[in-house]
Formats: sequence, C-alpha cells, structure tokens
Amino acid sequence: MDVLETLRQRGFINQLTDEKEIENDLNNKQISFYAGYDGTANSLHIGNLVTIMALRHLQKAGHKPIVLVGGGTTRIGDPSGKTETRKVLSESNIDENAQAIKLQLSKYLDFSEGKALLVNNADWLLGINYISFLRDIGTHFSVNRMITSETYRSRLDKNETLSFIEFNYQILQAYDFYILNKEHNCTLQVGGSDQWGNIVAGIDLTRRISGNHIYGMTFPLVTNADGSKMGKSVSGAIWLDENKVSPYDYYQYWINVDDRDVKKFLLLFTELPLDEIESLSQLEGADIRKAKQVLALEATKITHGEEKAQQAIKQSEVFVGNTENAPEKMLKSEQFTNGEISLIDIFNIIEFHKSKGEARRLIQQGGARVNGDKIQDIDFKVKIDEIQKQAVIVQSGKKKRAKLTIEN
RNA sequence: GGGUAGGUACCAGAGUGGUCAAAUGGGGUGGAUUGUAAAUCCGCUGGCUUCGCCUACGGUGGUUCAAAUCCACCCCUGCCCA
Repeated sequence: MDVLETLRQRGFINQLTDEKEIENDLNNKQISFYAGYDGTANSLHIGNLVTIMALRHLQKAGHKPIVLVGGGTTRIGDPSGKTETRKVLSESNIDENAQAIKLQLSKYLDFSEGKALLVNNADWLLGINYISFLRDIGTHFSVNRMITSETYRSRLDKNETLSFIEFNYQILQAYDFYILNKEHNCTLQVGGSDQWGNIVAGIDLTRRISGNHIYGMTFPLVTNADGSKMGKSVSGAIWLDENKVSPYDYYQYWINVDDRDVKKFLLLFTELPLDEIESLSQLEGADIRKAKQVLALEATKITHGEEKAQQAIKQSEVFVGNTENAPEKMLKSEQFTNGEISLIDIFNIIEFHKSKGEARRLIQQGGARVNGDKIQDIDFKVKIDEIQKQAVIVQSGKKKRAKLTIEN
C-alpha cells in the first residue's frame, strides 16, 4: 500500500495541495520533505506527536525528512493563537534547544547516513538585509491576498491586534520553504493544519521565483473527545523528554484517555496494523481498558523504548494492589523532624500538590491514603524507620500513588 | 498624534470607599457512583507557622481611620479619527 493511503487510513491527512501529484511523487520517487519546529523549548510534547508520527511513516516509505528548527523565526513567534509577547531567547539558548530537539527526534527518525537532515533557519535568516529582502522577496507578496488568508483574516475579523512583525512571519516561513527547495530539493512541506497558510505561501513564493512546483500536506489538530486540546495533564504539558515527564507518567497519560479517543489514538500514535486496531476497537465496556493498555504500551514504546515501557506497566500495577514496583518518590533524611514528617509535607515535597493548603484540603476531604488506609487527620505523620522497614505507599486522589524512599 | 472605552484570581466576567481573598460561569480538583472511561450528584478551589497573619484587583505615588473602588502621573490594549 502506498504511504499516502496509509496516512489517509490512519487519519493523518487534513489537506493536500495537489493530491494526485503528491501521491505520484511519493510512490515513484524519493523526495525530501520538511517540517518545522520552533525552538522555544528544549523538548517537544504530545502536541508535536502527530507530525512526528507522520514523518516516521514517510521516512519508512523511503523519503527523506528535513527537520527545520526555527532558530531565526523563534525570535519572532508564530502569531497563531497568541496574545502574549514571546519571551526573548538568547541565541545560544535557541541553539541548545535545537540540539535537544534533534536528539529527541532521533528516537523517532533515522538520522544516520544522511537519511534525515536537521537544519536551522537562523543560518539563512539572520544575515538578511532588509532592503534587498524587500526587493527580492517582498515583491512577490500581495498584502491584499495575505489578509484574506485564514490565518490573518480571523485575527483581523476578531479585531485582535496583529503586529507587523507577526505579519511577516508567514513571509519568513515561505522563504524557508523556498530555500530548502533550492538547497535541498525539498518538494513537500508538512505540518499541522494551522500551518496551511504558511505552507501555501511558500509554495507560491517558490513558483514565482524559480518556477518550481512544490507541495504541501497538513495534519489535523488532534483534540480529545471532550473538545479540549490534547496533551495536557495535571502538571502541564506532556513532554516527550523523560526527565520532564517520566515514562510512568507518560504511560498513565495514555491509559487514561477517553474511551471515545482510543481508536483515533491507536491509529495516529501507534504503528499497529490496521486490522489489529480494528479488532481492539470492537471491545466494549470494561474491556476497552485492554485496548487502552495496548495504546499506552505502544505509545510509550515508541517514545521511551521497550524496556521503559515495560517498567511503566509494572509500576502501574500499584493500581491493582501490587506495590512491589510502585513508582518511587524520594525524601531526604534531613526533611524529617525527630524521625517523622507530616503527610502534608510529603505531598508537598513529592509534588503531588502545589501548596500545603491544597494538600491539607485533600486530606480533609478524604482523598488521602497511606498504605490503603484513609487518612483524614491533617497532622498525620510518617516515621522514617517505617519507610525504611517496609513499603509505604502514599495516595492522593485516585490517580496519584507513589512509594516513598529515603535518599541516603 | 487626537478622541474614547478598558486593564480584576488559571480563563471569561461581576464588583465602583468599609460587610471583598472579591459574585457567577468555565476549567481544575476531592468524594459518591464506576472500568485508572464517560455522564450525573455533592464538596473544594491565593499563600502560610490557619480561631490569626500575609500577599493580591496594570505600575508608581497620594487622599482617607479604611481603597479593587477616589485623585495624579505612567505603562499596556481595543475602538473611532489622522
């Protein structure tokens, strides 16, 4: 089966500029294609995963991904949905982020032997001369047309400010596509559906300057069944970096998805064959959990590897009463007073709660348990030798459980 | 640059001298129910050394016994005009 058909069946395709030509190219030659990431953070998160998975499918089909990190454009910021001004990141900071992102992507893509490429648009954007850029590039853009594009029109219609610098973002991204076409013969840009306008602008610019016909493909913005944007948890974004979100928490995120999302997520975020996904989707009632276990395992495997995924499963057994492999949270001996420490402090230290007030409330409302016993005494204390002697499991609400350990 | 309307907690949005840590809704969160799901119901939702104290209503000063609320200046945003 051809890649495009695979992508279609798995729910990746939102829009295509030239369906027939793209399909033809993908099936008959090796192409270079690119996707861009901004360099504002040193890790990608679940929101980037749709694109990453699509890149994987395309690379497996023999095409060459070019990953662009926006070292130049990050200095401006994509206007889509933003009201606040971006914080200014230093050049070295952005470069560090670019390296971190490359490292992260190398888990999903094969960068060996030139099978994939990482570029940074700072390399060609920072040296631009304003006047010559206006003359050579600006001349190809019609403001009349730009303001009718979805990206800007919605912003203008809602009477939201659109600064000039943001207005230029599209031009710069279009220029990126032109450069990559020129330097690396890149003929396809892919991205989230919010990138459509930027992608089309790049296609137009390239045609006007060099006459090359290049293409674009976008992926849907994935939302949860309840309509919210996916990828948020109690503690914020679900990062792909295991130092920010542990494999256990990552696994837990997937196993807790809404029933209605299971099939969609299996298609997008695992590489299981379609018929297997189809049969998992037939499960009903409590059995849906089996499908979620598969989803969580597969998704965690892709991001963190088989070993850590298996470990996450073992740790998750804490929810069925097996405390042996429970996820551990560390306390330091100096945090104890006279050999004991209050439950409120524990919750605070292991970051189950942002403040002591929140932890206190939780306890008062009957949401706290220690070794399975409900604790409602806000002065409840745990002794250090108890923790050393046997497993002490603390639980906050239904979803947060951990085994305490002492750091020596 | 001129005119005008505004800037309130995670978001939206009331409040226009004390009874305001600030209505209401959303979100989040705890409990019941359950399948580590959804829906529903009930509770909680600034911090702390918690019968009290501290910090908060764009910023800085001021008036007052007392300010989110009044005054001055400043910063920012929308709209109209240039």
